[in-house]
Amino acid sequence: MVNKEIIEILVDNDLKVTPQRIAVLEVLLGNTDHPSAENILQYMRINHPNVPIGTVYKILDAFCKKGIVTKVKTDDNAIRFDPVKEPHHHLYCSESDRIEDFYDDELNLLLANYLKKKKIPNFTIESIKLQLTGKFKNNK
Amino acid sequence: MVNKEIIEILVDNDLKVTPQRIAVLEVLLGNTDHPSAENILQYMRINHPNVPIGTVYKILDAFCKKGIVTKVKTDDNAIRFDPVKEPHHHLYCSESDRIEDFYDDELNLLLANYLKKKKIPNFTIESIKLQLTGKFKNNK
DNA sequence: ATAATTGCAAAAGCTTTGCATGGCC
DNA sequence: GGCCATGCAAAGCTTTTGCAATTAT
Repeated sequence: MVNKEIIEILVDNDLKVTPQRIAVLEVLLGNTDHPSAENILQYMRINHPNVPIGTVYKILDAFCKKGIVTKVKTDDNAIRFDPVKEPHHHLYCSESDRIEDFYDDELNLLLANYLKKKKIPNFTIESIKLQLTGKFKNNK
Repeated sequence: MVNKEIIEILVDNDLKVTPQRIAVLEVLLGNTDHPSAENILQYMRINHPNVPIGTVYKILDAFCKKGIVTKVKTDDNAIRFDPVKEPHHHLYCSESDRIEDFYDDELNLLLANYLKKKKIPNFTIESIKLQLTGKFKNNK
């Protein structure tokens, strides 16, 4: 039984509903670990073996263009993906490639107000994201 | 005439002083555009043709380990480098790969105070950096 | 029907690695 | 002289691309 919500997202974005796209979206919406394309493929294999990695990249590219997912900025060579949700920030582990979401509405407000008041010359802000690097205590 | 300061940085970090390392450091300290390894090579070619890209990568790796430079987080597949300086943030162009530094001590203080007061569960912060994405008005 | 998506495979980046040579201390 | 860095070339990984076959609308 396929999630109605997932199909709705695809339809709303003028994307044809294919099993491969549903599978990729399921993985993205069901995980908060900011998977790489390869990670997504591994998650998918349970129900969808035989999907080529090239297809996953094409699907992710289509999702990015529609704004369904965004690329997470990292300093290593594998691109990581994040389904777009409410505004949030990222906690980066300094010892591994772990990335967690961090929600804080008070902080969002604080930053938005500060940056509205104190404009940056020659730059129009579209997105404000905090990159907090450090150590997690629970090594999940 | 070689910059004394550059040699000092190498010596202070227990790195042998070689022409290649001097050249890479010169590029990094002389540019604020967060170059990729390939960019660095291009800048170097003026005075140092024939340095292989592999050597540049090895040098950058050594500099990272010593903390002389840091990798800049991006969402494309080329790693970019930044010589470590005072705490600062990054302005990312949403239409190109341009990245500029953004200094704001008042903002640093605001963030540090807020995050000191409002601790994040299971996470110890080592670095606070803003990723501001948007549009530059001057297309340098 | 037809336009878009998938599958496959090749190619194109970017980065890393191994080993012999050469250079710094 | 000993050890480390460089140069060169190959290999590794991630991502992109082209095209024919397939599928959704």
